[in-house]
Amino acid sequence: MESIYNPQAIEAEVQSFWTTNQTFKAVEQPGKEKFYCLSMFPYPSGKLHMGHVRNYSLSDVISRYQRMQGKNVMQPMGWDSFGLPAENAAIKNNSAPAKWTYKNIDYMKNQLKSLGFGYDWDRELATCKKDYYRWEQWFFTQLFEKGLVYKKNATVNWDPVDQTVLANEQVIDGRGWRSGAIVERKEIPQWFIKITDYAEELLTDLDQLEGWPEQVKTMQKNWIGRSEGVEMTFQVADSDDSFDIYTTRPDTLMGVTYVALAAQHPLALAAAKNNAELADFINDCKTNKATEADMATMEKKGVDTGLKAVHPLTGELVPVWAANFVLMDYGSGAVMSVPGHDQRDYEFAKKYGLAIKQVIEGADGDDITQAAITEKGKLINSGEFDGLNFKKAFKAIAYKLKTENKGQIKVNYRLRDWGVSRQRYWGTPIPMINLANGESVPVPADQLPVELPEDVVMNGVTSPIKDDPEWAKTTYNGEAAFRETDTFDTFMESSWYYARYCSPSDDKQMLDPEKANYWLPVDQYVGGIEHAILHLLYARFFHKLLRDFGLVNSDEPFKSLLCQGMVLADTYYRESDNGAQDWVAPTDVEVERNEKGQVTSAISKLDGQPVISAGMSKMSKSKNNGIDPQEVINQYGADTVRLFIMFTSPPEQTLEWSDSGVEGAHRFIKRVWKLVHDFSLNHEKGENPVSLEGLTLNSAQKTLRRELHKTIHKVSDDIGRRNTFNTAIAAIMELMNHLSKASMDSTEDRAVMHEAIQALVLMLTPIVPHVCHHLWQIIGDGNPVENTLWPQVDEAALVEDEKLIIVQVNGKVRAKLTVAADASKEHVETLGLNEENVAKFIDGKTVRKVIYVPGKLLNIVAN
RNA sequence: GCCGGAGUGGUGGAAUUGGUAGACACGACGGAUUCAAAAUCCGUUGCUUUCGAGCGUGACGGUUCAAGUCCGUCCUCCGGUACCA
Repeated sequence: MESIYNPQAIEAEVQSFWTTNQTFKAVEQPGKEKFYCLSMFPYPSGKLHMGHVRNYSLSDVISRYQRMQGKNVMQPMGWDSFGLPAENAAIKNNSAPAKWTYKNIDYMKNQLKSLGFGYDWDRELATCKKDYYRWEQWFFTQLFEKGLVYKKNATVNWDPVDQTVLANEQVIDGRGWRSGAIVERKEIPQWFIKITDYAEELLTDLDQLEGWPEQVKTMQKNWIGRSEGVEMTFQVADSDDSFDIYTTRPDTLMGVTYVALAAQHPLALAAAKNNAELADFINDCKTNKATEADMATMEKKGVDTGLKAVHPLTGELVPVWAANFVLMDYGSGAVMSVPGHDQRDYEFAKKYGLAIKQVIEGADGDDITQAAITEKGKLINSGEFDGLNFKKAFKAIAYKLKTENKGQIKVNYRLRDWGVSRQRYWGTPIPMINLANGESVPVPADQLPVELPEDVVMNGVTSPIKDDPEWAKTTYNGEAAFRETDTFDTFMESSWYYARYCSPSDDKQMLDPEKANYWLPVDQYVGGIEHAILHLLYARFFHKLLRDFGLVNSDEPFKSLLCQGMVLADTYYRESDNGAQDWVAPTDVEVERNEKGQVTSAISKLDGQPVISAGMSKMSKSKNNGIDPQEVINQYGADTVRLFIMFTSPPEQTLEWSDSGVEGAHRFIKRVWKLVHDFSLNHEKGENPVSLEGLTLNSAQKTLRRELHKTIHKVSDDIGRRNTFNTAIAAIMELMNHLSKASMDSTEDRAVMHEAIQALVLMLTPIVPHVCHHLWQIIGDGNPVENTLWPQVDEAALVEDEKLIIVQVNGKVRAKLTVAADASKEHVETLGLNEENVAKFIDGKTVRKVIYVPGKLLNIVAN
C-alpha cells in the first residue's frame, strides 16, 4: 500500500473492477427484498453540471447503503433527450438536434462513469429513440380509444413576424426573442389528456405518500385545488344567450353588482361588432402575456360590453363587463363579481365606478368604504337569507338555485387538463391523423412508430416536419390524409421512464408487467425541488393510467422522494464601459481577508485588478460562475467531489461551492488513508488481532468502543432514515478524531482499533466508494467491500454508567453535574442546590419550583 | 399576485420530541517541523466585558419553568406558477 493517497490511480482501477465484475447489474430475484433507487434523468445539455453531480451522488450513496443492508438494488440511468435546447443548439451550430444530442449523451455518460456511480448501464434508455417513444405513441392511441384524450382550442404565444409559436421562455418583455416582434395570444387546436378525471384520486392518494416531503404534498394539493361551490347560469337580458359562472362564495350572491367575461368570450366578441371601444380592448388583450404570474400582477382593466345580465335570484339587471383578468380557457370564461367581499372585484369596482354592496356582516374595524370584507360571516341585505352563516347560506342559496333550475352544487378543481401539443420538431410526433372531413383518428398500431426524421436542417423558425410537404402525407382507409405535425410535451416522456427501466429493451410491449411489478414502485426518487409540481404530478397521473391499463399493479410510482437544493457559487463582476456587468469566473478570483477571516476584497488572478463580489447565486452560464465537475475530479478525484457535496449541506438545502471546502474534504480522505496505512503496517508490537474475543478492555478502550457504536448508530439513522448525510459524515469525522488520538500499543488497543477502522471504512463506503474499495482490500475480510454488509451496533457497548446533568437557575446554565445513570430526582436536586455557583444565584430568593428532566437537566425556578 | 421553502459565529452548517445554541468543517490567528516553503501535526477562535457576568439564532410581539424550535404580525431571499427541463 502506498503511504500517500493517489485518487487518480485507484479510481480508474476500481471503476474497471466494477465494470469487469458487473457489480451493479440488477436482476430480478424473487424473494429477496428489492430496492429501486431512481435519479431524475438528465437533459443531455452538453456536460454534467454540479446540480447533476449532487443529484446522482445522493442517489448513489442511498443505493450503496441499501445494498449494504442486503437488498437487491437497482439503480438505472438514462436521458431525457427531447426538448427545446437541442433545437436552439442545432440552429446555433448549424447542425441537427439529433447529432448534438447523441454527442452530448456520449460525453456525459463518460463523466457519470468517472464519478463512480453504481448504475446498471444495461438498462440505459434515451427518450428520443424510437424504441422508447413508440410505446408512448401506442399508449396515447389507447388513451384516445378510452376517451381520455380530446382536442380543443388553447392559447399559445404567437410571433406574428416569424409566424411561429413561442415557448414562455422565448418571450422576453412581451417580445419574441429572435424577431423582437410584440407577441400575441393565439388560439390553436391542441390535444389534451384528461388529468382532471383523476384529480380526486391524485389528491386523496397524497395521503399514501408517507415518504414524501410535506411541502411537496402541500404544493400538489394546492395545485389540484379542490373546491366546493355552486355553478349557475346568468341569462343575458333581452336575449336567448346565457353564460355559466362558478363560485365558491354563493353566500355573497346577493352582493353581485356586475359580471365579468373573458375578452375572448363569444358574447364579448359578438358585442364588440358594434362597439369600437370594446373591440379595441379585446384587441389589446391579445398582447397580454399568458403566464399565471403575469395575469395575477398586471393592471386589471375592463370595458362595459353594454349587455345586461339577469341576477338569477333577484331578477335585477347587472352590467356585463369584459375584463383582462378572466381567462377564456379557465372554467367557463366568466365570473360573478362581488366587490363588497372580494378585494380584486373591489378594486375593479372602485376604478370603474361600479356599485359596491355589503351583504356579509363585517367584524369590528371593517370598513366597506376602504376595502372588501373577505372573511365569512352572517348575511345581511340578502332578503330571505339574512342572518344565515356561511354554511347555511351556501346550502340555502344552492337549494333555491337548484329548485329554480338555475344552478347546482359542484366540486371544482384548479387543476386543468394536460395540454400535450407542442409546435416544435425535437419531440415525439403525436400519433394522430387528420382526415379531410376534419375528424382526427389515431395512427393504427401496425403503423407505429411514427418516426421523427433525425437528419434535418433547422431553419431557425419552423419545425422541419412542418416545413416538409411530404412528411405529413399519408392515407387512411384509402383516402388521402395528413399526419399531425405537432409533437408531445416532453413531460410525456419523463412521466413513464421510471417504469420502462424495468424492461428497457422489450420490443413487444410497453412494459413487462412481471418485471415492472417486481421493481415498482420506486423506493427512493431523488431530484430537484423545481419538479415538485409538474413532473411529479404528471408521473403520478401516468402511473394511474398504466395501472388502469393493467400494466402495473401499484397506485403510486414513487414511495419516497428526496428533493435536493440547488448548487450555488460565488459571483464576481466588473462594470464595463457601457455600464453592463462583465462576470468573472470565481476560479479566476483571489480573495483577501482581514484578521477575523472576513473577505475584504477580491482581485482577478488574470490581471491582478479588483473585481466586485456579488454574493452567491445558482451556477449558470449567464453569471459565469459554473464550476466544471470534470476539472475538480481531475484535480482531487471523484471521491473528494462526492464527499464535499454530501458534507457541505443537508440535501434539501442549497449548496454553496467552496474551493477550500473541497480541499478540506480531500484532507479528510488523506487522513483516513494514512490511519489505515499506519495501522495495517504497525506490526512492531505484534500482529493486529482481528477479534475482541477473550480480551478484557480498560476504561479508555471501553470509551472508544462506546464512541464507535454510538457513531454506527447515528450514521445508520442519519443515512437510513433521516437522509442527513452531512451529519452522518460529521459523526464519522468525530470518530476519526478519536481514533487518531487513540493508542495502538496493547493487543486490546489494536483489537478495538481494528474493529473501529473496519466500521469506519464500511460507513464511508457509500460516500467515497473508490478509496474504501481499496482500503477494504487491506483492512477487510478478503471479500470485496461491495459484497460486505453494513456494520452492526453492539448494544452492550453503548451502556453508560454516568450522565451529565445541566443545572439551570431560571433557565440559565449555572452548573454541570456528573451523576450515576440511575440517580433519583431528589439526589440530583440536592447536589444541584449545593453547587456553589447555583447557591450564589438563588441567594436571597425563594425556590418556587424545581423541574427535572431525567438524565438531562435540572431547572431551579427562584425569585 | 398566489402556492411552497429558507434566514443561526468571519463562512458552510449542527442542535432529531420545547431542555447546555454554535457539533463537524472551512477561514483566521499562534506554535511545532523545515535552511526555507509546501504538506503535516498541536493549540486558540460567537460578541461585549469592570473577568462577576451580560448579550446573542432576520425584525417586532406573545405562550412557557425553559423557545433557533410553538403562536401572531412583518421583512428579505430562493423555487414553482401549467410551452425551460
